[in-house]
Amino acid sequence: MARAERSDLLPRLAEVFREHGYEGASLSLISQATGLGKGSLYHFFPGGKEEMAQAVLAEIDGWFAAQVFRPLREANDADADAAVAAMFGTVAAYFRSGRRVCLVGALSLSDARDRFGERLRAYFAEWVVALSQALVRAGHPPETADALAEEVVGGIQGALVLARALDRTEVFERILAGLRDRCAIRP
Amino acid sequence: MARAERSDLLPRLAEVFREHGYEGASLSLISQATGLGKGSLYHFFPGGKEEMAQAVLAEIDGWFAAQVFRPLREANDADADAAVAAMFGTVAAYFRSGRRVCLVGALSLSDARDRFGERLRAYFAEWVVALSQALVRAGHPPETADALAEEVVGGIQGALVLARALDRTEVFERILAGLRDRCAIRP
DNA sequence: GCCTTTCTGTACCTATCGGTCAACTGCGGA
DNA sequence: TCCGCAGTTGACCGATAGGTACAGAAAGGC
Repeated sequence: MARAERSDLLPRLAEVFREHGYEGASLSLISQATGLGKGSLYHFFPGGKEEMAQAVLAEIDGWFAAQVFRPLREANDADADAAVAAMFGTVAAYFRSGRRVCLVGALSLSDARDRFGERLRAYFAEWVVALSQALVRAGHPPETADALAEEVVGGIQGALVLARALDRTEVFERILAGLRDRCAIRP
Repeated sequence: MARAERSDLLPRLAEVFREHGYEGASLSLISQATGLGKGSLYHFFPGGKEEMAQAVLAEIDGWFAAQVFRPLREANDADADAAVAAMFGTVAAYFRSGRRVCLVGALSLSDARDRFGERLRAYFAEWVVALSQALVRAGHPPETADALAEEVVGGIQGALVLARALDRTEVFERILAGLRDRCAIRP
């Protein structure tokens, strides 16, 4: 690989962590996936594996903030329901219809949770808040919006678990469709 | 520890795998948690870590078969809705209101999924089928029961992810309460 | 052309990994 | 009493883990 940029590395790093988890992502796997020797990796990430994972989580967070959370927050009353509906499309594409693991969710279940606790917490918390506010703007009763938002965000994570365990992507699609329906305002 | 029995070991083994994942559950951790040296462990599980994990998964499967799947299957039309409601209580107790990870779900997200694929698949498939049938017997339309069952089983897994990431057990309780409501037959 | 900074590959470090093994302990039956 | 064997221990194995050191290659300013 020609001179690498730290930002070019992050997607490949992310994929290694997604596929092997934090413990399982050995430096030799990372080295192989990025085409960089340890020397280069430690040049970009002096803090080693932990700093790599932190950088990956930060990038994921940034992506979701821009592509998912912000559209939800910025939607006005007129198009909030459209923004919520769009979220399901964005998320389904991001997770490749359930073939791709959510790194944040996977880390939350692993013992790396303690290491990255605040990051994981913030990601889900921000998602739930942004969705809940959009739901209210779309016409949902404020007193049930929080619970519905939690149910949806959790439901997406569960759909990933189930679709991956059953090895059936249509399960992911079907659950997301159900969640989308429950977010729609019935006349 | 006095002479150990293989069956006494399984709960301790399960807890180690739950807390550290398959990769993270090193033999030294397992040795510490069980109070047994490596020799003893290999006496009971000649296949090593993989056989330990398989045995743990088999026991979990057996527990769910007896405590969750069978009650759902054996309920007749009159008490199917009660059996479904009871399932939520059993599950909430088992997962300690979200404080305890679902090993099957966690492994499904990790790269150990390939190693235990069939076991993980079978666990969730059996759960979904048993719940779906009970829902039909409770009065749900057969054409939507499968989807609802998938949504519930996935929702439980997602509730575990979310509650653990947010470190708030009430999120788990609230999501389960919501799922229970959606399983209830409305008059 | 140089010289400095940035990047890269690799040899090497210690610790730990999963797993093996021979020796030992203690009990139950002949 | 002594044998056989299930159960146990901890030293040991090669492999690999994460991380460090350092020498050299490529780029950029001058």
